[in-house]
Amino acid sequence: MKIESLDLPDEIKRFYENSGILELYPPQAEAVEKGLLEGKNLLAAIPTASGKTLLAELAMLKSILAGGKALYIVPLRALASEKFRRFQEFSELGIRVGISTGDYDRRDEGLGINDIIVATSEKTDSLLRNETAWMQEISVVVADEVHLIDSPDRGPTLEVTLAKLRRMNPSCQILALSATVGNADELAAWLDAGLVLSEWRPTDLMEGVFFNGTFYCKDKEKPVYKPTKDEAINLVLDTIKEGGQCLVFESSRKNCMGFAKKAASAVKKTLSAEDREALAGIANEIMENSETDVSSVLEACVLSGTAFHHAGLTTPLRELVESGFREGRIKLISSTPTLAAGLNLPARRVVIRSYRRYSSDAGMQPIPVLEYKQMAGRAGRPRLDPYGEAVLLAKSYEEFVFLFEKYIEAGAEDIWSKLGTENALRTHVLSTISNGFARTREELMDFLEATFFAFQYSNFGLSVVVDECLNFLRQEEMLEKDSDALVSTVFGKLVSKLYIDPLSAALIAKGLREAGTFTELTLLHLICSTPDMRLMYMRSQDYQDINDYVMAHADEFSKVPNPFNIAEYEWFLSEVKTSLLLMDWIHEKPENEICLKFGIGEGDIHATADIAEWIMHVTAQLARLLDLKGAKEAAELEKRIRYGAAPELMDLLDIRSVGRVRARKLYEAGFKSTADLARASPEQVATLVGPKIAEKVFKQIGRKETVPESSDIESLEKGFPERQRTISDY
DNA sequence: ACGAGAGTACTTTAGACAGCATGTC
DNA sequence: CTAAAGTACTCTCGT
Repeated sequence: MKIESLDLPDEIKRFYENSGILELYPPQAEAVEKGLLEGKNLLAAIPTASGKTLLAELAMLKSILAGGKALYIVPLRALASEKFRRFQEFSELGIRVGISTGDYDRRDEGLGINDIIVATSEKTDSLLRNETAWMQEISVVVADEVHLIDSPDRGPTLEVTLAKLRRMNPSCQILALSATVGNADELAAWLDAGLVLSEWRPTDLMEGVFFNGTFYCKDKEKPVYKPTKDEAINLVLDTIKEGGQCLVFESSRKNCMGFAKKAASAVKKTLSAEDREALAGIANEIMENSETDVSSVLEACVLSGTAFHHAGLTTPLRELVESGFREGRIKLISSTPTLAAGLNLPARRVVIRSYRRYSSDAGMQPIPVLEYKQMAGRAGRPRLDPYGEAVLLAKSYEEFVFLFEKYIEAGAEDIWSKLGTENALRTHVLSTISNGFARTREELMDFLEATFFAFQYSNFGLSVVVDECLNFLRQEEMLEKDSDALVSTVFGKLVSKLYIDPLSAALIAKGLREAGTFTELTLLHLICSTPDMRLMYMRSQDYQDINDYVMAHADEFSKVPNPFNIAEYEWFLSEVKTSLLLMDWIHEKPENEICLKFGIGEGDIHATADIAEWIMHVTAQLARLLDLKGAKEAAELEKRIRYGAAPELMDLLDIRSVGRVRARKLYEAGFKSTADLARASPEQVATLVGPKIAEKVFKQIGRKETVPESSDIESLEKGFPERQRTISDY
């Protein structure tokens, strides 16, 4: 099917023809035949890189030029910015694109002027909770990676959000994009969608198992070049020899770094002079971005043409690795599953060195077929590689047979809704009521009828859990107690709006109510005891230290559990360990020191601080609303966590381009406040932070604006009742 | 006396969304 | 129902 023959305005056809796209891929053509351009709902369950994005674009553009608005929902921030950048190319068609994620965001109402909005599923949920007006104008919703409905922690949000969008806007077209799953037909039926099911790929994929020096595929086998005694390294060298690049998946960070190091010397020998020069440039940038032990290891690897990639790396470092690979300079990336689900980063050959992954309740388990397919699907760069190869490694004949049967010949698992637990449902019950989507239990059940859970299990299964949620929310005073109707309290509305788990909010309120005096530690531990926080693992060497610390600071914790209750005490120690990480951070311990002490990467510090900052913000807001002690302390800690700095630097940190390090330098030199700086000589300041920064500093302290107090509570009290919509409005 | 190699005990184990208001070194 | 791989350390044996 030709682009020219599609029912689209000429300008769109010309846009694609100019970029060299003249003809649709077979699955794309099938989607068009099934009503993609006529506003029909569709589920496309097709492999990565077989043109899902184009499908979405055609549907969105068609609808927008007819006066509509498109929402593109993704699971990852990184994916949101990738799509955002791509869709910005439509600006020549006069189409405006916006992005909304937790970290990168424009004002929500202002977002509404855009024709396409890219958002994460949680952000979409949050926009719905805040009753963002433009959401009613949406005419197409694209749900990318919709198989994530199966995920226990994030799937429920996705399905509830889709159900709400459809309820609010029944005429809206849904285009769901999914990896191949066992029950795609069931998912399609839930969405009232046509199904496009295909295994077609633009580049051939040879999947197979490597055993005894030979790569066995379904219908062929080939021997592999054998210069070293490590089979995985041989597979890498074999690929490089044929002019390709290699992606190796590992199941732990340690192994992932280990393999990149191990392969380095052999890969280095294959590099051209030109490669070496480019790699030296990348290595340089790495060192400019980070000065930890891990980044030095990465630098050494990159100089040899290898790299590793995992969530312990900061975003800039990850991006350097990704772009070095895309440019063909880095020949091998050894990665944890970070790269499997995320960005589009294809390679000639993918080697899955470890198909098992640890889970705390069942030990090492084979990964699901769906995850294997995501990794294998990275093999083969369209237009650059003649074919792609996905290789599993077997150590014995039994394993060889097992791998072949499980991953190559069998299909992917079915996906199952995970909405049916109190933990998953609690927050969505509250937000549904708080928004006016449901005013009675009947309306609530009626709404939940539209979820994938109800579709799969019938919503009878939800009834008991819903009552548990309602009881909890009433008991915690997030819902009015003595009303048969479902009415959220001001507290409940704030909890819903701040996007925190109601259980976290209840724990925070209780902690603030019961605490006598607050130290930094009290508040940090309070937020770490919340289910929204992500905790550090305890290593065997940690027990002694953390335990001693608990003994020394026992009076600063709201409650220390009995050490004989092993499970509970163990959990408590993890909370304390995480609190101590945050303590070091807000006391300006250097990043590398924190990494070594806690056995984590720089990326983990920032991720932990990011969540902590959010929950501390929530704590301050809740304390203010409920008139509890600690509001001021929490607000100060929120800011300290944002910058990772001690309290005496707070004034200096209001200056832009002054962070924890520069502020400390200025402070130690005697400039303890903006007022001190106003009296300082420019030369003095320039020697401390450099002339450019000094200039910026002086520009600002002349006209320093104070930030107005946040207005969450006021807007709730004033603005909400009359703005509140009910289900009958839709 | 020293070192290679086998055997053993111990340790560790992926990823990542959200609020708010704008720029770290 | 319920793990495995890497590593650090120890022991043994041969030179």
